[in-house]
Order: sequence, then C-alpha cells, then structure tokens
Amino acid sequence: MAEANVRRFPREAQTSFRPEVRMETDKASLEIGLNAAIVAVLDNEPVVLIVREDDEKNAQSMGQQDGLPFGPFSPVAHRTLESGLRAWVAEQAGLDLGYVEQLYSFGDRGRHAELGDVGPHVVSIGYLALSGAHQIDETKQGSWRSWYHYFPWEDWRKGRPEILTSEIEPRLRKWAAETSAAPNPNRPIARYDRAKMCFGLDGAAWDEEKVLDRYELLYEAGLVDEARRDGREAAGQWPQFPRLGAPMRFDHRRILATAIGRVRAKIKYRPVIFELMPPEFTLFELQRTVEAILGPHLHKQNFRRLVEGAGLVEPTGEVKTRTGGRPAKLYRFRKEVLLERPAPGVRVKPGRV
Amino acid sequence: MAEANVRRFPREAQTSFRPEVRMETDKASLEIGLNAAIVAVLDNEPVVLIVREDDEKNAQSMGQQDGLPFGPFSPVAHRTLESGLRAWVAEQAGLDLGYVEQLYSFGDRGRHAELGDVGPHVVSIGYLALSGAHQIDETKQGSWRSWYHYFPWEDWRKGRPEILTSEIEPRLRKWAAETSAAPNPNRPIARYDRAKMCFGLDGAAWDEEKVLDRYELLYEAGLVDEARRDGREAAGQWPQFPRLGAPMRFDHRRILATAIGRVRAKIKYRPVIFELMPPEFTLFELQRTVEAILGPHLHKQNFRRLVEGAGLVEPTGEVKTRTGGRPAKLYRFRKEVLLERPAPGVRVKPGRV
DNA sequence: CCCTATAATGCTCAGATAGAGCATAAATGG
DNA sequence: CCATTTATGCTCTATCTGAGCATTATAGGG
Repeated sequence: MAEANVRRFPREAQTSFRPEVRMETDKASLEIGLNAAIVAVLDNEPVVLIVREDDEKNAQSMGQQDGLPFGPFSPVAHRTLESGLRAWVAEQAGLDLGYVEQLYSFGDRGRHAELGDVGPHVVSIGYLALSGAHQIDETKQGSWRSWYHYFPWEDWRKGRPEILTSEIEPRLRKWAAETSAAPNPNRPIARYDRAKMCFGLDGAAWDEEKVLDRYELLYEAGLVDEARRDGREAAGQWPQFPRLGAPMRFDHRRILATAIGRVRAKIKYRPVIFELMPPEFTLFELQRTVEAILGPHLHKQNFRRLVEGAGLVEPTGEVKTRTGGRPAKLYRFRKEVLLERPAPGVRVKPGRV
Repeated sequence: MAEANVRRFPREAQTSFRPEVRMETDKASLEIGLNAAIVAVLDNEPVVLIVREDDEKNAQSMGQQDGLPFGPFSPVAHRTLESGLRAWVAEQAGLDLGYVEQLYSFGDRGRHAELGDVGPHVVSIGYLALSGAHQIDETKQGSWRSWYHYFPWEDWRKGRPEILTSEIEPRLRKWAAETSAAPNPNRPIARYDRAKMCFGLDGAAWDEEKVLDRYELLYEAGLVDEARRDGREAAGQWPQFPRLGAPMRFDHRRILATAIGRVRAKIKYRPVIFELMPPEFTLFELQRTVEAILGPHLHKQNFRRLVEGAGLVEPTGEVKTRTGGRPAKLYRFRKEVLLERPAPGVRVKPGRV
C-alpha cells in the first residue's frame, strides 16, 4: 500500500534539478531483481524457502549453492514491486504470500565489478515474507530449510552454540589481533570492539537482532565462504573447515541475515508472530515459535504472563490434551489488540541461557 | 556498507527460475530515482531541504509545489546507490552528508498509470539523511523548511495541535461515518478504528512514530491536496481550506512522512540525535532537539537522568553562561557508549500534553 | 487403583525503571 | 539586594521484569 502513490518523474522536474545525468542513465541498461526470504516455522524450526540449480549444467559456477527465490520485476506486468513479487512467488512456488515486507535495495557493482562485468546492471530489492505452515506441503518449487543451517551461531535455544566457542571466537580474536598491519581510517571502531559487540565477547551482551552485523563482520574477516569466493582470501589464512554455516549464492545469505534480524525485531512490536501460527494454539506452542525465531529460550511463566497480560491472545474455551502432561488451553490471536495498543507484540527480553 | 556485496544476477540463474519474464523486462526502459529527505535542526526547528521549480516555465504543471531533492541513479557512475546519492547531493546542494539511511523503494505506475503514461518506468528509492546545522548556510540549492510546515498535526510541543481539533478530527469523523456506502473487503479494519488508532481519537494514545500511517489515512480520506490532485476528489466533498499542511510534489510528502517516522523511532535506540547536534551542547539544548524531532515536550529532570544515566554524554568541564539563568554544564557525545550498550538511544516515552 | 513423570498454570518477591514533583543552586537584570 | 529564570539534585510511588516456588491435571506403568 505504501507504494501506490508513486509515478515516474516528469521530464521537467528532472531537468530542473540535474539535467546532465539523465543521458548517462539512458545509456545503461538497468534491471530490477526481487529477492524473497520466505519464512515459516515447521515443527518448531524456522525454515526458509530455498531454490537450487541442481539440474543446470553450469551449476558448478556457483558450486551448486543454495539460493533464495528471485525474479525480475517487470514494470509492464505489475503495478507495484510487491504485487510483482507476489505474482511470481505464486506462480513459481505455488505460495500465496500473506505478510510481505520490503527489506532493502542494493545497488549493483559489488566487489566483482572490477573484474570486467558486462551485461545489464541490476538493482536488487530484498523482501521478507511470512508463510503459514499449512501451505508448506504444496510448495511447487524449492525446498524448506532451517535458517540455522546458514546461521548456526544464531541458535541459542540449547544454550550458547558450540560453534561460537570452538570456531568463531578464536578466529575473530586472531583477526582482531592482526589489526596493527593496516589501520583502516574508514573503520573508526577497532576490530576487537566490533567483534565484542556483535558476538558478545568477554561478557558483552548478545543482541539477537544483530544478525546482519554478525554476518557482515564474519564476511569482512574472511571467515564465511562467500568472502573467499568474492576474492577476500587475502584477509587471512583460515582453515576451510569447519565452515561457519552453509554459504549461499550471491549475497543471498546477507539478505537472509537481514530478514532474520527484521523478524526478530518486528515480533516485539507487531503481532506478526501469528502469521506463523495456526489459528489455534497453546501458549507453549506460541512460546516455541517465538523461541524458534529469536534463538534463545524464554521463561515459561513470564512468557504467558506477558502474552496474556498484553491482550494478544484469548482462550478459545477448548483444551489440547495430548501435551504429555496437564492439558493446555487453546488460544487464538486477539485481533482487537490492534485497536488497543499502539505497538502490540511479544515484548520479550531474552534473558540468558 | 550493506550494499557492497551485491552484483548482477548471472544469466543462468535467472533462466533457471523464471526464463520468460526476462524478455519482458528487457523491453521496458527502467530508471532508478533517488529521493532524499535531508534533515537538520535549526534553532530548535526540524527542517528539511526543499527544492522548488520557480524558474521553470512549466512550473504550473505541479502548481509550483515544494519537493525533495532527487536525482537519477547511474550505475555507470556509481558503485552503490548510497554513493550515487551522496555524490549528487554534494554536487547539487553542496552538502556533505553524514548519516544516510535508506527508507523504502517504490515501484512505478501509481494511480496515474491508467491515464496513459508513456516514457520510462521509474523505481524511486527514498533516503533519510541527517545534516549538522553547521553546513546549512552553505547550501547551494534549495532552502530549508520546517517539516511541521507539511505536517502541522505532528507538532505537539505546545500541546495538542489546534488543527487536530478544529479540522482533522471532524473531517475524519465524517469520513468514518460515510463508510456504509461501500464496505471495502480489502480494508478489514473499519474507518473509525483506523482513524482512532492513528490520530488518538476518543482517548486512544498518540503514537508519534505513526507519521506515515496518519498521512496515508488523510490521503485515503481525500483530505490532503495530493489526494485531490491524484484524482481522489470522489472520496468526499471537503472544504479546500484550510489545507491540512502544505502539499508536496509527487509522493514527496509521503517520503517525508516515512523519514520523520524513521527518525522518531531511531533516536530511541541509536545515538543519531548527535548527528544533529554541535559537538558540545547543554542537556537542555539536547532536550530541545529531541523535542523538535519527536513533537511532544519532555520532563526536564527525567530527561537528564535518562541521558546521563545511559552514559550517552559526558561533561566537557566547561559551562555555558548565557542561558538566561544558572549556567549549564556543557556535554559531548560519549562515543564509548556504542561499545557498552547494544541499543543506545534516547529512550524517552513522551508522556502527555 | 495408586504412583510417578511431565506439563500447564497460579502466585510471590525483590530489584530496576519510569513518571511526577519538590527543593536548591547559580546566573542575569533591575 | 531582589525577582526571575534556568540548571540541577533528590525523593516517592506505581509498574514492570526476572526468577523461582507451588499447585493442578493428564498419561502411563505397576
């Protein structure tokens, strides 16, 4: 809806502010690509729709890496960016997207631009979409994969992830120690300090929303495969294995990181968590879903106090019996909360392990 | 920095996911426009850089309305969207932008598309930029204007704005009452409820971050000039005057609304407020700046407790004497707070009127 | 049928935070 | 020296948050 009111710049206006650039632009062929991180929660696992190009002969070019679904935006066929996205996701994946949110637009010409690219320039726009689990079986193309497959260090549901202690921390500390070589004036914050803030080294807090910051730091330190692929080997000689999470094509892991960070932030002030739930659920099922998204586990009693107290849910009157213990009341999302609170969401402060 | 790692889609990949759309896209000429809401705070007034096309003969086409500066993005000349933006702002306006943040990308073909547009399709990307006041005098092109000129209902610094009571509320209530005519299935929330949540009718809370929601509601109700201009007169016969804020060209007022909402949200968890301050300042000057941004006024004692307690500032040791009363200690931004807190910002909850 | 394990649910308590307001200090301008 | 104005220090209370103890209600196995 936010896009409905835009149209092309009239020629006069462009001329008035910057005439000469107009020509340049005309010469370059430009395309828009839409990338979607389509998220669901399946059996308490946060999953994302992945496409592979296994059947392509030139698959080796990217080492057959996983990728997010994407498609070009055709201004002829679609009125808005979002409707374009919905259309090809429906057609290709057979998914009827519910909640859709724009993440970020990226310009072209990343690190590979120097290597003599030809062809059209592409501006890609990343989207986050939330899908109810009920549609998952009907997915026509692509497969669902846990997002922690790509970001194992983000999964704190069983305590601090092993990979942090055994792999990431030592490599980051080594990277931070190398700093004296070439102090980068564009980086006013020291390597160690950034690593500390992102990964909670030495007692600093772990902020579950800083997913993108952590990925970017690992990239910059040359610790993720994509960095090596993009020509960053020079950053340091690190063991190739174990890998720090599964790599993805192009910058798709970066887009996924953005998406995860956005959902994690959003469920705290918007009731988007219910996009990922069935219509009726127990409070503990809701908690498991929130934990799947946020990473850490939550205090059960406080969680229900919070959710009920905020008026986010209401009991249906039914109970679910096969819980393994006392039967649990069933709840549903209470839509009226939208009319009562300015920013309704699951305001949890994931405490600690 | 977030854009550095993207490059064009290789042809194989595009072919593999949706071959046929490729052609369509090729046929349509596509351009990218960058719009910037460049914000500063000048004498306790939040101002935004405005360009006019007074000297154009065809200025009447848009009724000589104010607009945000914009320029096309040339993928040939610039590596990233943001660097493109910085370049033409520097060149045209003579401003060296500090903090820059992407807001939103809009597709083309809004309501005017049906009227037989020709020419290139444009995808426009909105940006928010914060500029220190020290640069303001050197601005080469454009002028600075209070953002409350365009959004008078957002200025709660002297209590609830008169225009809300005298103009907006009655018109919204009338609009809400008309609803029976054509219940819109795409609008599950009733007109009255939306108006109530956005504008705090009948005791509902005023959320200073919902700037865009309020503007969009007014647009939908046909109460802002842009709506009439875009062919929405049918929505209702409203008095033309007084206008609800000054209109802007195209969707620029929408972009500005997005920018205001973003800054208002951001200063609460990032220390961006200091981008708008001189290097040294009194706590009251800081408070005035925060109030300029947020709209409402704040409790003075609690504000200083908050800001000092959060470690956001540190005293310089100097005092400022000509305050009109007791001299005030001077403070500066304490950069170390970035290394201490995961989300440092001015966590004010603007209480009341 | 009783006992045990497992959840669900109810409740309490202490520490931290936020909103308001009172009180005091230190300038400026008669 | 006084009135005015602003800066600054402090207190008090209602709420919220994090943690943990206690009780209730099922299922399953002697």
